[in-house]
Amino acid sequence: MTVSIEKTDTPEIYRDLHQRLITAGFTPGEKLKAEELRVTYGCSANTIRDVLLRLSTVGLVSFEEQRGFRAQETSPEKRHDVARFRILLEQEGASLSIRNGDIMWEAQLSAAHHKLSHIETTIAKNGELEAYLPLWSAAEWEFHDTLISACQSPLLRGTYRNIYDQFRQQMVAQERDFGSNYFHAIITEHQAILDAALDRDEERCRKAIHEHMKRNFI
Amino acid sequence: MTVSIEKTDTPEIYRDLHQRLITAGFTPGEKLKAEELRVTYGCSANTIRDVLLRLSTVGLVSFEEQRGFRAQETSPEKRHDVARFRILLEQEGASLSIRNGDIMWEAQLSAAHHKLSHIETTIAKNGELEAYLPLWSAAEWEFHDTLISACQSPLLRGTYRNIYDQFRQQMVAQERDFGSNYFHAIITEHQAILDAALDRDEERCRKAIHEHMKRNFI
DNA sequence: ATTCAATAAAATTTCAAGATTTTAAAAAAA
DNA sequence: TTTTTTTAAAATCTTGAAATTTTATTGAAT
Repeated sequence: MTVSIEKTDTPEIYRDLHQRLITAGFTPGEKLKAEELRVTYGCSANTIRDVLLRLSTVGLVSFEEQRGFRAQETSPEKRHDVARFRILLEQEGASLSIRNGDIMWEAQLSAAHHKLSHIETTIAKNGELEAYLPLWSAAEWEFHDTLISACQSPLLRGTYRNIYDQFRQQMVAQERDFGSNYFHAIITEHQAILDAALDRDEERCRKAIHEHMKRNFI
Repeated sequence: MTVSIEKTDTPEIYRDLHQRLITAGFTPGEKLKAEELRVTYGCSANTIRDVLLRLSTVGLVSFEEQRGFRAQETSPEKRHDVARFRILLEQEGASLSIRNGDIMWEAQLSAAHHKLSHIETTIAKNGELEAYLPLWSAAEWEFHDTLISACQSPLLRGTYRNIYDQFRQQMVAQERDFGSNYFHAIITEHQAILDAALDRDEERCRKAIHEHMKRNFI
């Protein structure tokens, strides 16, 4: 399923490959051949190499010297690791935000949740997942990122971004339910996180975050 | 101070630049010109680009599209951030290791500490820092890495590795004491971490880790 | 039949030069 | 003098091809 694309430059190639990697656009462990991708994107092999090197630094692509690049492998162990680490970072980020966040943070979090909740309710009702998936993806990210946005640690926030993407990559690979049951469940979970955060209750927020992610432990 | 080096291949160039970056081999924020380094290492500009891209993914080099590479900038804020994040990761890794580690872990940690302690005592006595620095660097890393090695989370351990390196980079840039006072202090601190870990006392270990790093908050 | 070695094919990595973009310097205008 | 525009220099990025390494295939030997 190699779709040919017209003259894209490096940042676009990066974005496109990034997107494909976190939406099951490649089979986990699939070899990413520079020559093949070169044709797809209409650029030189070196440009592809450039992009793949960057994607390997954020963990979406695995790289071995002289053996090229592969879409990151998935495994129960990896999913477990990614889920646990994401919980750790999000709990810590949320705690710090609860301590440091001002009214603006509350407002932004509220707004992000409102958007997310609206989309999730629509999906839960109508079930047209396909159509809403890109919208939902963006909104889900925005909510979680806003939650930790007042932590005052660029490193924590940046690391969380990488782990969140790896989480997505691992989880979409192992397709599960994703029916309307799933969306009903996460609506409640997101609400619990929001409530605890706005109540400035660190412990409850940590628990809510754990609840939200525990289905990914297997 | 550009020293010409004979025909080094990529992994070696990576190691060498990595080493220089975490030992104040470049002024923070200094431009890393591909052409200059190309001459130094006797390779093509593309090989240098390759290496710098990888170093930027681990945070030692900053990279801006079309504007090239720079040795990571330093600032009190960055140091603070890196120190806090390192504490978080090491505390969490140590806690998990205390819970999961077996006898082998205890033995390895003991051994790592023994080596480190021997080197630090020597430096505290003789004061010949220069001669022992590479030895001490390796031993310090081995101790801290072993401490978290039983955490059973490759992601946590890998992230810690990056942050530890960034910590080094930030701290050596801001040269402080490093006299025999300093080494007397950290001997005690490392001992406290070891004791708490072997006693399987998570809380005490967390405190000891915090104590060890708090001088870097400013 | 299975293992090992030799060969061929494919893929990755390196190279050097050309194209593009950014940065610095000089000249012109306000 | 300060700001803006123009020009020149420098650096980055891309390209296509050569060199190296890995992987797959074939044939020989145990």
